[in-house]
Amino acid sequence: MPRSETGSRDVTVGIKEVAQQAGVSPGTVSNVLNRPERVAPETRARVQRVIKELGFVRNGSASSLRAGHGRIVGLMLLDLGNPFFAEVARGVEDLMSERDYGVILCGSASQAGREARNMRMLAEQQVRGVLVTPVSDSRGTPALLRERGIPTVLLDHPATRGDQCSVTVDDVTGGWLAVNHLLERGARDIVFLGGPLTIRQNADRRKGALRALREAGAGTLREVIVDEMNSRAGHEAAERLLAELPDAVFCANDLLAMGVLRVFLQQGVRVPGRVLVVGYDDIEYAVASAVPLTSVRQPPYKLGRIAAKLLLDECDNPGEHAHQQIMFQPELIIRESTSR
Amino acid sequence: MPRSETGSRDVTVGIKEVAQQAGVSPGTVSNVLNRPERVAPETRARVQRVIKELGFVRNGSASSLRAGHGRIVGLMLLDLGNPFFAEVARGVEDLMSERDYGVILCGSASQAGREARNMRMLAEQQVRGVLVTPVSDSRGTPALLRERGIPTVLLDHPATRGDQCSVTVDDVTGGWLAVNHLLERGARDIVFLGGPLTIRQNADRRKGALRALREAGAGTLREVIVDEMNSRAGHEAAERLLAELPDAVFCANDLLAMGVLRVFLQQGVRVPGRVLVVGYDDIEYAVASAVPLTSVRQPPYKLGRIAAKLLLDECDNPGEHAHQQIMFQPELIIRESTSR
DNA sequence: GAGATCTATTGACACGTTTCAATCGGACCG
DNA sequence: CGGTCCGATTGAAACGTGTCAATAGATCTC
Repeated sequence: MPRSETGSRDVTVGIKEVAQQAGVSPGTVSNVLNRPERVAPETRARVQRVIKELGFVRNGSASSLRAGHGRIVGLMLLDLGNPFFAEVARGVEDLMSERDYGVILCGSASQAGREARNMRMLAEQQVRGVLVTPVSDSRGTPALLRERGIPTVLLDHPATRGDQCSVTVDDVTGGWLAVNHLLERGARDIVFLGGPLTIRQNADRRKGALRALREAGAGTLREVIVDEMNSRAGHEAAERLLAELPDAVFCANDLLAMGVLRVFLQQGVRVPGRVLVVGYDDIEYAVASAVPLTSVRQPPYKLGRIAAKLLLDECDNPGEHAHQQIMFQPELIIRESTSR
Repeated sequence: MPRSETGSRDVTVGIKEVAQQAGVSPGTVSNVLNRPERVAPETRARVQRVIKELGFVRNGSASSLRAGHGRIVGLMLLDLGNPFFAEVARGVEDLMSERDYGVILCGSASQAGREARNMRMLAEQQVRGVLVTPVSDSRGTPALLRERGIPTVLLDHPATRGDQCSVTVDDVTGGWLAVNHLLERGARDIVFLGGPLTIRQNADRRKGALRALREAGAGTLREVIVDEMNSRAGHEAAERLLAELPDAVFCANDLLAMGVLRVFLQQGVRVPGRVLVVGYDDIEYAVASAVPLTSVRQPPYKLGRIAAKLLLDECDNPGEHAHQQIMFQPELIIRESTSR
């Protein structure tokens, strides 16, 4: 076993050892770590050198116990398996990493129970703030944290009142874009395939779809609601659709669409020849799928990154921080699955 | 604003308030939380009722300061954007959530610098243990944590010495399966497209490929090494390949393969007619791609879940825990991209 | 040159929990 | 009935850091 160059560095080296070695008081070491500008340059340099020599690592538990919060934020998403949310997570993680924050990642799997459990866990961890895509409503579990004074930013969910930040994409418009496009392509019997309408994203996309139909004064919307929003669910739903094929299917996300696509192609249902298919999210794989998928594009990485920025702004300037509700506009990416 | 049923519950309710309200000492409350079996059933029930009434949430910072560690583990992966690792993360997260642990997720983006920074952050957070897919070598940064007595399990990377657990998939065999299959299909001029060989997964898959060639006594391996392992990199590599098309391309992951596939199809290079393509990981989208992709399947969710289990076992029974090196065997999934 | 002002540093206390030796009360044994 | 043992509970110390009022030293002002 290699011996450390500093001799027998034992179990823990704390702020006190550093202070002693550098010939200053513990308070000064703490200042070097937290408010370096208040320490004379030479002292600062000396302390930092000792820190490096001794391999000192600050005890985050003690720090956040005393300070009331640490350099950790919580990130709670609906579904870690969905590339859309994976990209959101990447955006958050990148920014937090730059600012030297850690991220506790939780998946709620769209279940209120898991959401509540994880929120409680985050509260226990004294996280500095939380980014959350709520399962149903921002007045539910997320409110629990806000009561405790933990800043919260809603991700992909609008803030109903102006007392918190949110970053969203306009899902009503997204639904409208998709169905309007299908109508233009001549589809009339349209299926909306989505998850539970208690999840806002689904409800809004459906609302946009209905609006498009109303404005056009044509077409009908059949609704197929599934429990989960992965390709397996799309698979199963598509099998039920085979009995009575629609002109088009508008899927509330790309995973569903890819499941649908697969069944249709296997069963010899031509896409786009017989049925048009539109997805949502425009995940990286939509373009590469068997029939390149028309999809409503959202900017997930940017979503995560901006939400993270808002959260840290609220944490760092609690006084002057002005809550913002940011809404991006989605974009329809037209590919082969809806070509004439 | 709704008033709490317990009156004006202020900022923080600590273990002391609970103790007072329940007519016991703080020590007993702590025992209810940590060793309930040592507390008389009636006392326990009373304390738990008060905890619920007061909405008490344990302060994890104080807890882990005193106890030396908290209920958090670190998870460090190469690339959060890769569905393979996303599935690994899901496996870890699910198990940890069941055992009431939190997970701090970090991505190293295959950069040693980011790995080191994040490892330091995890050490600061006093994590209970760490699951890590090291960028290059387990003797690098991960060793830093082990010196501090933090249990570490290697994910998708074998433990060289028997002093820690690891969970891996046999990548040499995986490479062999892929290339052997290509040889059987008649390919001779084969390209290996992968990331830096300093990353073990790439090195092993290449080694397996070479072994297959040697055993067959036929065929040659051209190597194309790219910096990142996403579909963009595959895209760029494929464009360079157009100048001198091989018989087959063995890609070190599916993202690369999908990038390659896209360029080939756009440029009119028939797959599998002119070039065979094999991927690696068998991500969910491989089956749905334009030409369904032959790929080497790994069990990512199981990988994550088992690694998590091993880590907690080491944490909970530090004495009797026996380090294990678990290796799964990969499986070749044959699809259209290599059909005759 | 004496007081005022300012900067750099100090030192002790507090954060909320866990832990452990000490204590208490009751049951059991001879 | 006295002594012993055992389980349940207690109370205070300690974990390592951040904070802040106090201090020391240096510079400036009149």
